[in-house]
Amino acid sequence: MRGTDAAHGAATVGTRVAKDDLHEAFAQVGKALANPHRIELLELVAQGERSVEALAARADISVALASAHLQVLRRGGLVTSRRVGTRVLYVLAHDDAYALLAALQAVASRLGTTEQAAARYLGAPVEAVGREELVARVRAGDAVVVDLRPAEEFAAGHIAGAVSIPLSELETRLAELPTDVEIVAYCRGPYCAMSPQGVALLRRLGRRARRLEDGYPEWRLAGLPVETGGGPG
Amino acid sequence: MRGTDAAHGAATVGTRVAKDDLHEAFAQVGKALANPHRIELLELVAQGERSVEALAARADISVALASAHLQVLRRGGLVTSRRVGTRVLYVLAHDDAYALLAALQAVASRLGTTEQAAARYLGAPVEAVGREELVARVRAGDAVVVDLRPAEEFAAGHIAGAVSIPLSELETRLAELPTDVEIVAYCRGPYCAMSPQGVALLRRLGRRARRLEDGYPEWRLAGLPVETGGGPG
DNA sequence: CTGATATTCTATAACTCGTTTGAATAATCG
DNA sequence: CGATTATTCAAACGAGTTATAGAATATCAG
Repeated sequence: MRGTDAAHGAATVGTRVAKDDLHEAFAQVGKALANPHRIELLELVAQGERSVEALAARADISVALASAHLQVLRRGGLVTSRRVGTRVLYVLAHDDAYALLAALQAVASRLGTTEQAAARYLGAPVEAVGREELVARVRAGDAVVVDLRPAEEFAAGHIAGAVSIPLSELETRLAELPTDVEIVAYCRGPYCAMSPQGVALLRRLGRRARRLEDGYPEWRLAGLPVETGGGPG
Repeated sequence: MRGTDAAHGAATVGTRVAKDDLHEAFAQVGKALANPHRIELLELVAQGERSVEALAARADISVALASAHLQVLRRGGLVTSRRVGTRVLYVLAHDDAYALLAALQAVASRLGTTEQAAARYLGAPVEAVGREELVARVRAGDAVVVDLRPAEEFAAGHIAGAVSIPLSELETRLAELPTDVEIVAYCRGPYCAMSPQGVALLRRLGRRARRLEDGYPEWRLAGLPVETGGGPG
């Protein structure tokens, strides 16, 4: 039984019908999410506006390939770009795009394959601090917030009051952190390995440390105070 | 600059690193959303549990093709299946899967191509009734709710108190609807054409009619009262 | 205008996806 | 058990995607 759905209006045989165009349009956005490099690039642009070259370096792919993938994301309405002098900067197009990524990760997290990959990448689960709790504890002078992301991402925007110590410098710059309060570390999001790794390192070095649930994009989307500053690299 | 992100642990040259596996896992779910038939099938299983044959007929594709696409959706964790006698029934795996579809549609709706396709498929925008408003008006005896979806979808689950009149039978069964209260029509969701078409038809026939915002899945997810009954076809 | 830098485009090759067809498998009914 | 029905699998083809290298374009500094 094919091509007989009278209620939807006639003309089905071989014809491209409006309903198909609509599903095609939705699938077009789905296609933007159908490649691992694009997922990674999407997470990176969610940290702030960055050039193609900077994104390619972070995702460890060639500039040409990053450019191609970013254009697919742009066609899917997930990112926008603007030219500034000689470089083209990409950002997340709007908050719905991050909500979509989060929904994707929520569904994926139920799959065994994701769970295994996450466990292997993130290491043993570390106890997390909630956002509201963190606000209260910082206000009480009871905790200090550390941003473990690369310096350019901190510069593009970070949790108000946080101090920037990229994960790679954490051990050498340990002295900058107070010893009398708990350290709360955050990074890019729930599937970023920096904060679990940073917390593990801090504990090995004898400090009290926990990670923030989620990361910077979620904090910003929750409407909590952020500081945003210097231009992108 | 490639393969030099020291903070993420070494061993990058040619090796498949854990981070890639994680992004690959997310992209796997994205791939499930990257085909128009799969989007349509996802919307259909969101109406209730249905057999492969029934879904293939609704989506106007062959049974073999529907089976293949449903298995991609299952691998992506979006639907589940169970065998009942000679047939295999598919349903939405969990509410997060519908939330993902909704997030996808929200992003897509910002694209010009989607907007055009939606306008062409749904026709001129029709004023909608909110869910809470509808609950109040039905309680006050001020409105009657009509489910325009095919009878099997109504049977699988519907808004409590709604009457089933499939769009194709609306004109001939007009007498079943009261003339003294407003008619509120609903169907599968915000991108389903049945309720706008049904409302337009009712108005042409001299009735007071509006459509419900969204459709049955959204109503159910909002925790509002539903009735669920007979087995799937 | 020229040269340098950043990004995009083009061509190409390997690979994956979508679809159709017909065969294989599973469960039911006589 | 054999026939029937529903679903899945397998092969095969065309179409689309990914990745690479190198050419083309755009902007800026001189």
